[in-house]
Amino acid sequence: MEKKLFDILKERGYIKDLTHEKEIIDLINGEPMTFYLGIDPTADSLHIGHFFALTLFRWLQDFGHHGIILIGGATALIGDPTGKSNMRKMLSKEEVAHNKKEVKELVKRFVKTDGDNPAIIVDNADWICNKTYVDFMRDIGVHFNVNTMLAADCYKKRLENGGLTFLEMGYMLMQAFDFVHLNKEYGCRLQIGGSDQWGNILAGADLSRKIGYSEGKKIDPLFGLTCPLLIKADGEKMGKTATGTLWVSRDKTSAFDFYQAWINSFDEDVERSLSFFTRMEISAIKELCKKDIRQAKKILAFEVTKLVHGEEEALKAQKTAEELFSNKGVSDNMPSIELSKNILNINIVDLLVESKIASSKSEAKRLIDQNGISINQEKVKSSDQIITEKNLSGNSLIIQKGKKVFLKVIFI
RNA sequence: GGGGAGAUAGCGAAGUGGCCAAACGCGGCAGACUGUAAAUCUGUUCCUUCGGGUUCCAUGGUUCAAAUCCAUGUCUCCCCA
Repeated sequence: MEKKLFDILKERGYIKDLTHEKEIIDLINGEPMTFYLGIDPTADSLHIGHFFALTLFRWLQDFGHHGIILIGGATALIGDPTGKSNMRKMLSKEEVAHNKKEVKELVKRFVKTDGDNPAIIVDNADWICNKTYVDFMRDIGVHFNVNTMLAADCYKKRLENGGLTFLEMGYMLMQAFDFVHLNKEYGCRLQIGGSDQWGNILAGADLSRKIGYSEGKKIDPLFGLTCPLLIKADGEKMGKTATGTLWVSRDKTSAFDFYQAWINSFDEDVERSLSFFTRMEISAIKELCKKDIRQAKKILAFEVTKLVHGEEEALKAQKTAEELFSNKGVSDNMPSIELSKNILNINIVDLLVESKIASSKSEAKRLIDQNGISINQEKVKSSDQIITEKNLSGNSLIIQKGKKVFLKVIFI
């Protein structure tokens, strides 16, 4: 007999908290229902946390449930204070509009938006922005008790760190209203999200119940489900590469960097990552990790890169990585930069700065002093070295910084 | 509105006239060891034409000399209303 969806999700570690355990299990295992996931377009790309939530979305979708992706065009203008120690910078309307577009495109890559059972993409600006302040306060605000809100765990950090503006307090009301709205319009019963969204999700479920009560109607309760936050074995949030944030976007993080980030996972994290980001059987994952952790990392890196950047790019990244690390430190597809031929006869220190390997000359010298720089596999011994045509093979040379950063400099 | 405390490097935090480019911890980077992992140990962490230059919220001032003293401003926190 086939496994029930809920058991699969549970087994793979997707479930952190549930508002109503029994009902949700029945809902998820039962007939197709409608659920939603909210994403605030606060940046013009998705980070790994969004990506993770989207994989859960996809599971539900693949089992026949109808998904709604809510792009928080309105909520992004406010900013979610949850878990933040400081108020974040307010985004301009133009920024949000731009981000919305980008995020929408990305989302389409990971969830089905056409064919059978396509996901619907909506924007909460459509129903929040045209509501007047007084109406919003009278309809929604009346149901929120500030005392309760302040006691909530998700605001604690902010309160300890000096307080919360009225603007941000409104955030929770808006998200709660979203849930109620989607319930009314689409019959949406379940909201999914990261565990940091627990408070906001609960607020939505509560709001629905309170509105129903005040209108004297009996309303089916709304449910919430959260997945755990992606935390690495050292307790840090997942999502860093050698060069910055691990963005799930082709132009912001290259396929190679993306692949490398997964290869460099902690051993302890590989099993969980595989269960989240691939569809391998749990038993197979366990066995693989036990038997050959490095092979497991390779599979992980390849599969996830394939998902985000496509198979071709993933293959390239894998090949590049193997060539770079396993033997020669050279590869056709390695990260590269083009510089003018005219700068040849350049001092090594300047070259490092020009190629952005080092951010200042001081840093470049430091790296050389510490034996951290190689040119074409040879350690650079002196910061006086001059790079001339003789150092090139063809029209390029390869700089290595530390163990993991490779850059091919092409002179044109 | 009244009273109090404070603003120092990516972060936390010392320093209250010269010995301060600024202790210490975290984080980052590099080296050794490894498996492109972790742990551990070592070095390093403003810029530089290597002469020096520019820093301790901002602007002025005092002084031979200011992160440190004074004035004004900006911001933050705490207590009271």
